[in-house]
Amino acid sequence: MSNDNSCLISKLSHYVDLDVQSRDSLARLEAEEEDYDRACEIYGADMEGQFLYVVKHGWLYSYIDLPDGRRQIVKIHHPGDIIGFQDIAYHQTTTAVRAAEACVLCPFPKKGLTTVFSDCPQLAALLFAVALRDHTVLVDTIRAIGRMSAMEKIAHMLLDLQARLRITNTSMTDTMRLPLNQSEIGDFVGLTNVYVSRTLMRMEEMGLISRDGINVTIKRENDLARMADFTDRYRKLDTSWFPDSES
Amino acid sequence: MSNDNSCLISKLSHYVDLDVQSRDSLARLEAEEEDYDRACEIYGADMEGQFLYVVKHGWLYSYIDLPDGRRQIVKIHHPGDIIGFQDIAYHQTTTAVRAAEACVLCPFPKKGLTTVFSDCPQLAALLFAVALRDHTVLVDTIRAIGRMSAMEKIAHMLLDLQARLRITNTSMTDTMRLPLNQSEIGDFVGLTNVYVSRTLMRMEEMGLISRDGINVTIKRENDLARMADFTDRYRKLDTSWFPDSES
DNA sequence: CGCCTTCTTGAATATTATCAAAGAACGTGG
DNA sequence: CCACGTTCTTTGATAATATTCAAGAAGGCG
Repeated sequence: MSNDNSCLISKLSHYVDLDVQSRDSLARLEAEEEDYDRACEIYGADMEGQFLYVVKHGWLYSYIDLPDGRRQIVKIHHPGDIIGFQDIAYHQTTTAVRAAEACVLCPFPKKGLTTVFSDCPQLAALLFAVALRDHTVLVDTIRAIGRMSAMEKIAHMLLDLQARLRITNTSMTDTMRLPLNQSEIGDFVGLTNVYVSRTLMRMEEMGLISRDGINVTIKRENDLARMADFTDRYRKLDTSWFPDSES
Repeated sequence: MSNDNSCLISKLSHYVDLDVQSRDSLARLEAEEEDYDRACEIYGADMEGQFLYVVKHGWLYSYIDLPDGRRQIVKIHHPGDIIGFQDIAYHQTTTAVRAAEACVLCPFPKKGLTTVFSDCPQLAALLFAVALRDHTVLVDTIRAIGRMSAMEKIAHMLLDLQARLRITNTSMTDTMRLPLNQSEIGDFVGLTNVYVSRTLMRMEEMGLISRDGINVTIKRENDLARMADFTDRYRKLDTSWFPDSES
């Protein structure tokens, strides 16, 4: 089983050197592959969720609808992410997941994690730490949505996405592909698509960013970081409390 | 060591019957006690956080400031909660914590968790599950803050607090003590203190709630739940994947 | 009783949403 | 490779929601 090209493994390896057993356990999760079209709903909310998914290609997002049609996007999933991990403490899914573009997923049963937890304490600790990291990221998002202006919210979102992509792609430039339309951006930061458009225009006029089709360039990262009071939560984790890994 | 009166143990026992070893491990975390005054800052953000705290009495909250003084309250802590748990994956604290009223805390060093993780797999799994539960609660909060009107946000907050208090206090009435001023409520749901006041008045006129000093009565819970599309995330967790606990 | 904090209320303002329509981009099939 | 339909983005005008500033009322505490 070759696991050299697994984004999941390379993403997790950013934090600790995984032992062979851990790498094998992870590779097993990526045994199956499935293709999904853009805008396809992978699963809905409040479903019996027996499956998790490793993202192989493409972006997706988790969201929750309100009864009247309003929608909140909660997390954007990139290659190497595990979708559904947050829901393992519940019998049913708490969010729905949709493909932001055509993508490839590796589904695996919820039970597949049991062996990880029992056989690979180091990996279990890492997955735990990543879950806590995602919690902190969510806290930063709450702060942005609850207390920031439209432009600050969008600045925060762009910097957050960039920081995440930098984990696996260390040679990243200041330009990234952003396969989300403005309604989706709005649903993520709590604005309407119209106001997202106006705000992006304004940011472009101010020279903070530039856009070219699906690509966004962050031109004045420091200024954006200052206005969003941004902290990179992805780069480093405290792994000192992990079991038996001195690496 | 008697652990009959520990709110931490009774709160966690709501989900699984803890074995003796787990109960002892938890009791050890509550060995020390410290008193704090109202409005006292327990710790700040970005501090070296070697200590966690079990709440023994009183309410507190975690928050983050923005550089210009705006503030977002992220979580309200009740007796039986563990403060600082979310930060163990980082070297520094990611939020600050303040006492909403006079309170009693049991501080213990971050390392105190290591023995829990290594000696009590069942308890480790439960703490993990509770962390995931809190993640889901945060997702619901994001949805409320990002996509709901002022009244819906406040409805959501009240129902969330009530659901949490019901875990330990099963005989709870529809009235609860709410030791938060309107600025704090506003900082929690993303509104100004002024608009919180207006909205609470309106909710009272509509007969949704009533207030008497520090106490709030939820008079039309079903209507509030419908407007906030509320789901109780506290009552039940999926514990089937826990190690060796058939209880 | 008096001080301090919190809550309420009013008026003016700012920000964002809504509605509507036109323009741009994009993919598909001929 | 072009025409067409569709989706996405931009722009304008108007409306709703929440904020800000300010001042007075209520309540708790020494």
